[in-house]
Amino acid sequence: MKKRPTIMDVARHAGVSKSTVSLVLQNSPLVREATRRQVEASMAALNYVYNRSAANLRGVGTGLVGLVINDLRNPFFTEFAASAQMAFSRRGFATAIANTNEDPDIQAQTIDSMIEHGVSAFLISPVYGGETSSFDRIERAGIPTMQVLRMVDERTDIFPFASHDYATGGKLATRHLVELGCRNIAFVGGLEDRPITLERMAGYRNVMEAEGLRARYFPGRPSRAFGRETARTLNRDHRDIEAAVCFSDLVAMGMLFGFAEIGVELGRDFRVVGFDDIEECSLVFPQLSSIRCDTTRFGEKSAETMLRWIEDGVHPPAVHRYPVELVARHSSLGAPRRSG
Amino acid sequence: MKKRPTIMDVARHAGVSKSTVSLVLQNSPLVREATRRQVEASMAALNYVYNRSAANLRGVGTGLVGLVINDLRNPFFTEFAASAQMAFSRRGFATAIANTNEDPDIQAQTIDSMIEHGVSAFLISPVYGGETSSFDRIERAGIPTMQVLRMVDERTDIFPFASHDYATGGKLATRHLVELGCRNIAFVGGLEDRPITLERMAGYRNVMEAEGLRARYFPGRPSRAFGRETARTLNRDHRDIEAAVCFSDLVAMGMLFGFAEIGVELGRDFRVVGFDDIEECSLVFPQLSSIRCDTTRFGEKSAETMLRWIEDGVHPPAVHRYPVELVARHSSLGAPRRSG
DNA sequence: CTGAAAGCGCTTACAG
DNA sequence: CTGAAAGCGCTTACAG
Repeated sequence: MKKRPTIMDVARHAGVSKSTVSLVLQNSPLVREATRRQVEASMAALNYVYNRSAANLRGVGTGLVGLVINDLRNPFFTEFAASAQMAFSRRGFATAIANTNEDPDIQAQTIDSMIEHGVSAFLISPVYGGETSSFDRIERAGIPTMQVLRMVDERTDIFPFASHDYATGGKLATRHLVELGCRNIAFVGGLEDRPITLERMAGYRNVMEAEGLRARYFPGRPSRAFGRETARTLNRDHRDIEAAVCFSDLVAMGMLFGFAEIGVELGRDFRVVGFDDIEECSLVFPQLSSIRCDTTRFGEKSAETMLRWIEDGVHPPAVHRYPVELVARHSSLGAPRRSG
Repeated sequence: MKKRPTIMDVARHAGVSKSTVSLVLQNSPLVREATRRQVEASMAALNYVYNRSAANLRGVGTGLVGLVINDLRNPFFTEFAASAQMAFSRRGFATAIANTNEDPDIQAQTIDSMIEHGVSAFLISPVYGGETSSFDRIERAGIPTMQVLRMVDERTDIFPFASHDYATGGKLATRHLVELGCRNIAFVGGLEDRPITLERMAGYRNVMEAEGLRARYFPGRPSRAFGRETARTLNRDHRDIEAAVCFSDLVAMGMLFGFAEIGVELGRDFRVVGFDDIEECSLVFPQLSSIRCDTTRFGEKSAETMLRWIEDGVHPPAVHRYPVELVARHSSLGAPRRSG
């Protein structure tokens, strides 16, 4: 394998100095159009590949943003990552997505590695439970960084935080069930004491309290498996409960199938509202009511906010919450009668 | 923001030469233990951050592998990417995941960018329909690269291909349905003439032909929406069809819910076998029979194969197919009676 | 084990 | 517009 050509090779081939080649690379207006074309032809002829490491060494930004995600297997986060990346890509920024798999050590390792690789910015949906030493290192490296969806470092002046307005979401879901006549409403799923759980549950608690109703919380992992298990538990031990606000759609999906297995039909025998409104909600039967957190838009907006920060120096607000809305479907309203 | 410290700063602080610091960085055995500890203490004290761009410029590998994925929103590919990344991470390799979103232009841009960033290797699940010029550029850059799950460049001697044994999967699914007494079996989903569709359908066609049965193909996008639509079509226009082998679990899920909406119960009124065996299969009702392609294992094995290539020079076989198996569940066998 | 020196491929003033 | 020169932070022989 022969060495990759350098700007010197291109310069020789094009009959110009290497400064000129560099200028062409920077899209500088100083270069005459004919010269530029000549240089570009030479680059093509020699299969020239720009060496970013060299440029980087001279202090040029890498144009690489690190997207650090706590659980890429969860469709909610996948959607966030995918839409943020598309937005960056449209603006010519490359994105490196990394999954930390809820492991603080992997997150620390990932962040360190990205710092070494010289990322220009970070967008992080962090894991809970790690120390914030990674954030300290980011701060010292002076890399613009936003926390999204989860806040683990309190210094939002340095690491601005953006998320959805989960408290309002919990309120909308609960009020909806109350308006449908439910009195015994549970909140199902979400690990105890996690900020997200507290936020999503806050709206639920407020409405229940205001209505003089008893709040009942079934904590658990935000998984399909837990939802399924809880459907059985409720059916066996808590027959009085008639509806549930779920921590997430995954939990609600689990309940949907858990109930289906024992012949309980959602929307008729039990009402459920999920949270996140992932695509699947309108593709299951019965269709799942949910709190829409427009994650596609959230991903795009987060990327744009980040770009304004690193390109135009516009520092994002310390905390920003995107609005949510209730999407009522069959799992709470009741399904249309079957036609088959 | 003051400049980041360099090895010179560390050397001064530790009272050694910069060569020594570099040696410590390389974990060289040439450095005395006491010296090493001294240097490490200085690095900690100064918040030294290794500059990979500088090292890279000197010809050291980046230890970065590019994972280029055609559709990260599809749980099947997400699982592949996540498990491959974990495997690389365990061996100290950083991974940059990128989603090309089935867009040839984005794929080309992504690959070029990763080449510039100096990735040490590529693992690519490519998009269909782009030219292979990106692969040409990879070849010229001399970067070890594997195609996984989809083969778009025929030069498997240069770009080894690994996937699952889909043909056998199609065979197992079809034979299973035949053994359950089905005669009119359709193949649902998969875009026409795509290699994957052809492979998955090949086993189906073989069995149907051997049994003297008529093969019937309903092509379409591998999505839940298409599955749901097809359930309706079959119920309306093809009452004689009694079972389906689906191109993917997403299609099968769509059929499951489409049928549920019109009161057709899977496993009783109609039998379905999906493909991929994503986690959801055992969490829906009725549980979905599927062809298990152990994607977690596939991701890990692919990463390991790649590592053996770049670290030990072991070139992977041109084509490798991992075995699949049938997992029979309620959607083909019939559900147990409801207990509720 | 350690120090001095060259060089990786690029960018950036600075003269012309 | 273009050329010559310095330097980014590291690694790598090469002497000591």
